[in-house]
Amino acid sequence: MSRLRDLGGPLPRSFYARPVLTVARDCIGKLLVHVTDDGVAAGRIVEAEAYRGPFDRAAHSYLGRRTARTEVMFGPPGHAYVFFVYGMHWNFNLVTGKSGEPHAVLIRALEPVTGLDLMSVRRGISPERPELTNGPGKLCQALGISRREYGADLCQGRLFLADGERRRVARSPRVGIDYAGAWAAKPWRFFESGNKYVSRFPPPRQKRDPART
DNA sequence: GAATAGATTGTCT
DNA sequence: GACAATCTATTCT
Repeated sequence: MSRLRDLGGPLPRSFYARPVLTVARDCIGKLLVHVTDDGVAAGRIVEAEAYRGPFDRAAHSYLGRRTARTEVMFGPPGHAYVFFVYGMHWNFNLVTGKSGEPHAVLIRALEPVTGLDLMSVRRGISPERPELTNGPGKLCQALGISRREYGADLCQGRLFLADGERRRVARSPRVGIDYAGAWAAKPWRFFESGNKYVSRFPPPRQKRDPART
C-alpha cells in the first residue's frame, strides 16, 4: 500500500498559470507533498499569501528586482521560490501567473496529514503540537524544504501540490510586512477559518479605536 | 495573554 | 554594514 499514491498526483501547470490572488485562494485545502529519502511528509495548506511584483512593495520582485535570488519568479509558473530569512528560516513559495510576471504565493501554514513522525523528528517537538507546521519557517523545517528545493518544478518531481479537501476560506492583510506602506493593508492573505494550524488566529485586525466603545 | 528581544546569515547597498 | 515575507524564550501584566 503506497501512502504516496493515496495522496494523488501533482496538480497540472494550469493551476499555477492563473492570477496570483486566485491561486493563493485556491491553495487553501490543497495538499503540499514532499518525498525525500527519509520518507513522505504532507499537509493541507491552511494559510497562504499573494505577492504581486513589481508594483507590490512587499514583494521581493518589487520594481522588477531581478537577482539570483528572485530569478525563478521571472520564469514559468509551477516552480518553487525558496528563500532564507532572519538568518535561520526557509520560506516556500509557488511561482504563479505568466512567464516574466514575478508573482508568487507564500505558503504560511499546513495541517499535517502524512509523515507526522518524520515532521516531529525534523522539528524536534511532539507530533501533536500545532507548532509542528503553523508558520512558514516551521513548515519548511517539517517538510525538509531548503535551498535544494529552489527552482524545483512542482509539476514533475518530489515536491508538489495535490488535490485536497477545501473548507471555509477567509482573508486578511498579510503578516510581517509593516514596512510596505499602503501595500501592507491589502487583504492578500487567505486562510481556513477556525483551523488551529493557522499561524495567527484570530487573524490580524485593525487596532480598536480607544475612543469607541 | 501581550510585548519584547535575541538568534544568525544570505542578499543587497 | 544594514536588514529581513521568522521563531523562540523571557518578561511583563
